[in-house]
Amino acid sequence: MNKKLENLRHSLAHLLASAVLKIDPKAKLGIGPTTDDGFYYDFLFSIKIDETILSKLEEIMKDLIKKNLKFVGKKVSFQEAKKIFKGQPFKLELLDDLKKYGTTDFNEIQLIKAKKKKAKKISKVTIYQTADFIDLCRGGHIKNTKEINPEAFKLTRIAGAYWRGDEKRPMLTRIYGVAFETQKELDEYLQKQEMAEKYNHRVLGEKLKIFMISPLVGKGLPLLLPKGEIIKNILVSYMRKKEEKFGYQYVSSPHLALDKLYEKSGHLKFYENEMYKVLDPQGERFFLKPMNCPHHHLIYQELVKSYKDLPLRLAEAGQVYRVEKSGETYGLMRVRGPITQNDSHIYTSKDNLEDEFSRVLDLLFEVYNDLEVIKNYWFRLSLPDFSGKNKSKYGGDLKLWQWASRIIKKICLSKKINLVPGVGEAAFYGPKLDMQIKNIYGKEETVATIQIDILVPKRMNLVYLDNKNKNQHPIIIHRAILGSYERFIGFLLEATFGDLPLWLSPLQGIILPIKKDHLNYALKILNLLKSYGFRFEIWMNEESLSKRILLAEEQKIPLVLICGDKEVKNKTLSLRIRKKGDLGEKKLEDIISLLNEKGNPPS
RNA sequence: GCCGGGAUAGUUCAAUGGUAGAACGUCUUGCUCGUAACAAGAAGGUUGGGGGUUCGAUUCCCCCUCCCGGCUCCA
Repeated sequence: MNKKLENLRHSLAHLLASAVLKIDPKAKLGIGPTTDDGFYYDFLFSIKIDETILSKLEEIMKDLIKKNLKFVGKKVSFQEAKKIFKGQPFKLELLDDLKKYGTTDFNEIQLIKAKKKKAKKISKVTIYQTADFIDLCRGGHIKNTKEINPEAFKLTRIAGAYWRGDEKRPMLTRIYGVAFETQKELDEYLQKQEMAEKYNHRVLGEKLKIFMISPLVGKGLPLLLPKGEIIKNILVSYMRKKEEKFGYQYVSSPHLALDKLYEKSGHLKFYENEMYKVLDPQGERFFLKPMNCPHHHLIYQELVKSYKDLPLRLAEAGQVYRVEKSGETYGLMRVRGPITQNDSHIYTSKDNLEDEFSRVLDLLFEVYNDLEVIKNYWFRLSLPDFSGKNKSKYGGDLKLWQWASRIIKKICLSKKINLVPGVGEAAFYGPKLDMQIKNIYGKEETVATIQIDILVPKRMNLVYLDNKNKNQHPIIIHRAILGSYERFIGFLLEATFGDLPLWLSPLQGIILPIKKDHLNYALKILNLLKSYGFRFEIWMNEESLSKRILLAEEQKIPLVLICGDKEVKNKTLSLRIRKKGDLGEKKLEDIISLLNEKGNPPS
């Protein structure tokens, strides 16, 4: 975001707060930062509000803008500031933090508390005034409201948000707005949102009969319909073939395991409340497996004795279950289970880690190259935050962490991969490289992950004998190239607006006999195509040809093969390709060669 | 879980303090069709569930369930 736009959005946040105080003078103000597409401001209202307040606030903000108000910054002492913000408890809390720590940033404050960082001494704070409204603010504003185009912003929604993101603190009401420099940009943004409403994977999933969710099964527990299962199956076997080519061995592990396993692996300590318990009538306590790692580690112990057995690359389309709060499930993206992971654990010596990590990236690029439709991804280097509120999460010694992070950085440098750092995003056992994309709403999601584990081998006592007959712990790479298959279907649907590539289409095409007389010919074609393994159906119902074509369009079916008198006589088919339209009569061989080229999974 | 908004036919949506209507879909019948909607007819609703106010509630109020947008979390 450029500075000008940032200043514009930040200034709008001030105007929003100012407008809120005009409607509810007793409202308490939280903070009002900018976002990727606009801004928000958190309030504790003294009156009951609903969505109708948005248009009222917009009107007031527009009036303020038209008054050509100046944004005036000023430095004041803490004493003065406290007087100004009397009656605004959240602002006073921020002032206290500024005085004590020189910052309001939660993570930084934790650092200072842990004495990892020195507090900045500041004697004065900046405040910004616009007409009669004053806000505590480090700055970054336009000079005058006349720089704002009143038609290029919009208040979009009301939501709850905890003060400072802490669920133990009061919940404030957050008002979101979007803002741009021009009205055209705003219109484009709103249009994009409309598209997202229409083409998000839940809507497409229902329309194209990919999956369903039943309240009787439960929230976050989607059922794949026949078409969804076909897509999943294609992806699973495609990945298996690729992975076997890269030297992986597939295994299979049960959905339950005894509590002892997770005690030993260390997961129980951190994630007990995020695992489903299963109680055996005989008194044993199981958990539905929330990850495949410990199971694979046991297989390692069975198979590996010496350095000569390394690397061991175990893979599994393992199905896991994770506790999600009821309000947090989302279509196929965020589920309780089954999450069918494209999971693998690579056990390697320290010396070979770089090599193995690099091979995982080769596989990743090969796969996403084949997939074509998932573009615009970037990589995040997820590092620990040894000073933040979760610092106790990260185990092992610092030097190993640094060593592992260095290896990721080095490989990425050699492969010309740009890294965006993500401090505090690491796993408890090591740093990771995450591949990120934006979903259709523009929200960031992790689609693939490659993680280095420097901790669990020691904890689970995984060993091998090196060439000096000495016991060593291996390093583990945990990796998921497609993440979870179910979620990946969601990403695919959104990335393609439902028009999946031919090889991933559950129904690749339909055959339309014009009259009943042509059904026999259609059946012959169908059997032929099926013998090649392609997925076709005959649609011979009472509907007119145009109607059947319309239905095929609605279902986003890639190929339509039409046969009437002409085609039967010439032993041809009329081909219609989605988005290309009628291509006229084609020889059967041409259609089969088209399918051979694009209708099979890339190998 | 928390904050806000919702729930009307299978679907998308309309209407109303006096007991509900359209389109598409479904079914039946007729039509044998050449590249994005063949015609006619019929069925289909305890207006999410429960309670309250009222002569009367689908409409107003309360509780519950579920859905949506956020917050939080995501090994």
